[in-house]
Amino acid sequence: MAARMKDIAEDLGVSLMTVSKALRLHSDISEQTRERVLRRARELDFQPNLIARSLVTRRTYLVGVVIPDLMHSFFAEVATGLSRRLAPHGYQTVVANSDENAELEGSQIEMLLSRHVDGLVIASAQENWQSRMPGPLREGKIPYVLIDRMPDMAGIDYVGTRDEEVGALATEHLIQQGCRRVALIRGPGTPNARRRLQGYAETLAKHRRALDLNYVAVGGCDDEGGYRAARQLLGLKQPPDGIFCHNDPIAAGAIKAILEAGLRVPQDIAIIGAGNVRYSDLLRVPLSTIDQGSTKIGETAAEFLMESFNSKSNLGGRTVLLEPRLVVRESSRRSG
Amino acid sequence: MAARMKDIAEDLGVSLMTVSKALRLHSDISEQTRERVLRRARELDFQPNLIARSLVTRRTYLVGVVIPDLMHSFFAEVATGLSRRLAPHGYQTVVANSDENAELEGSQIEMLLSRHVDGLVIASAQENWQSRMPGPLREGKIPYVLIDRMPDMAGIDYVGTRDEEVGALATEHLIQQGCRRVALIRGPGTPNARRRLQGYAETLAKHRRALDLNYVAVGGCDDEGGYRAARQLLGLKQPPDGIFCHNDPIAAGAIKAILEAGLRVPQDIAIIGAGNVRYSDLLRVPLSTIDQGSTKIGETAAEFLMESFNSKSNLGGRTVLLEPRLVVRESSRRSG
DNA sequence: CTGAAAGCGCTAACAG
DNA sequence: CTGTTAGCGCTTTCAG
Repeated sequence: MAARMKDIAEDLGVSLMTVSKALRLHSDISEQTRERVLRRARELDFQPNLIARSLVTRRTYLVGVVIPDLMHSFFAEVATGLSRRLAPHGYQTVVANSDENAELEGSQIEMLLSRHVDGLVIASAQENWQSRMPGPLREGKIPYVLIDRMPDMAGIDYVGTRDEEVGALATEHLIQQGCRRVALIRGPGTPNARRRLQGYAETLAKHRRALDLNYVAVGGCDDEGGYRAARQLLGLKQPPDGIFCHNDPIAAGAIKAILEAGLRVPQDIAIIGAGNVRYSDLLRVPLSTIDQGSTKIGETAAEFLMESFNSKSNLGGRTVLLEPRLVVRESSRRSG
Repeated sequence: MAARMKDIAEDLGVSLMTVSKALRLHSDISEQTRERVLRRARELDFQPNLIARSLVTRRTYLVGVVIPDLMHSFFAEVATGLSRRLAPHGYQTVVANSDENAELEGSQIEMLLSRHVDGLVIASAQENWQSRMPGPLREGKIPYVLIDRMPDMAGIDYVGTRDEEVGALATEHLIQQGCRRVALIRGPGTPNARRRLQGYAETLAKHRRALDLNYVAVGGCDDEGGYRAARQLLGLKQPPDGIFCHNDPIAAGAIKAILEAGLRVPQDIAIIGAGNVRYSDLLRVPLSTIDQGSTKIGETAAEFLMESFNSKSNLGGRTVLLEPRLVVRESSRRSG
């Protein structure tokens, strides 16, 4: 069996407490004793049992991360940002996949709570977070941060993107590029998808253009959906000459459909996505996109959590909305 | 505070043990008592404290996953396969990013061991696993499976791809497509990169072609590296007319360099990658690739671990080498 | 079928 | 500076 503090204590003829303190570099231990303890610990390749420690300190140095799909690079980037900020402080992350399934999400969260993680980061698959929220979270027993999917209630920590602005930036850009009929391939029914739609609509209005629902197609979450939605738009008597896609995978699928139809991107139809996914630059046509700072979202969530850990009072209700940034590549560049 | 078993016991006027057994559905509890306990537990929204349980059962239902880069979709896919297989059995995964850094990898593993995870899955960034392997792993105290990067020693569980075959399939394909000068952009210094090189070399030999080291460039791990390596190859007096790239990101970077140089893919230079990453089909030029069954790798590793958990004896030394599969897309299709 | 005793490995609080 | 006492919340073992 692995060495315990007790073993070190017996070997050295000191008490268990002395060992415990020496190992944690408490000040009230003589230089000499500390040395002896540390040396013996090294010899035995001693590692403290974090489970036992957690049981008494009530800190696990574990953060639960609940996301719908690790394979969607947006979430992989968030998770990376998160653990990059957390790791230097000794935290590790338990990553749970909810598969976009509200029920599974719930049970994963319960298990994480059973494990007494110090905090949670959740991209919820719930349609309305309010009703399904597990008790301990509702009661503010444990700090948690929602990301990406914005909660429909106040008082909750949230990190995401200014989604109206995402829609507005993209739409404005397409109009500036001379597009006459700007379409939208919208994502799932989540609140933040709705907000992008809103930014799209407002920008059209600003330019005194009518919002034509024929130009709003539903695209699901991935390239498959984007492909189908684009084909649908291409079937209109007056197909669009610019499309804002809810995310980059959707945009990639749309481009595929357009090229297959014998049209050119951006000359016939300009395309812009959102997310600035890692390989957007290498796609069929280098993809213009709206950068959401996905890594930054993870980093910010990490900071929120660590602030909560170090503050006894409940800081709930902090919100950071990252400012989206237009990234112009070939798929939408018509001028110059 | 959250409810404890003790609370339930007191409320019901039974002993703590009765509660413990009832909750775990032990058979030696009367139907009636069990009902009472379960009901009260539900009322109090009781969740067992897994930390306390772990301390005594010595099982955490936690699996450590150590990978170099979550943002590389190959690893995201492995992680997904892993947790998909593990979750139904009540396991969760602690994911640690090693950032391709051997030292960080080591400390993350130590921490996972301190947490007493039940097992580990590691894509090691160590040049030679043998020497740096943490003690408890060396002594077989805890089950672990290496993935992707093959260990240079026997007796270790490993799940990966038949890497010689990856190299051979790709090279053979390029030759079949009529390439005269087949180059290789190799990955990092890991054993499996070496093995792909070997498959490449053997296939050249089989066709009585000389192995010209000018045609072997070093590409790092990502698209940046692929871009640079390709530019280097393009600088040769006799540039290659076919390139096998160690992975898809590298291939994507190489394609970028080639197109920028005013050459065509595949007409001037045919390209094939490896990994069959999710969006390979949507790249600049749809990318031919060698599928490594990344999700399957995760699933298999999960099964290895669970077998180990359920068997007292050490099963070490199991190896699964998945058979790679050629996926031909446009980037290498010259005939027909 | 039920419960009392003992302890997992560690730390907080306080006494010497 | 060092050690003693008393748990953390649960399970294992064994006696009633």
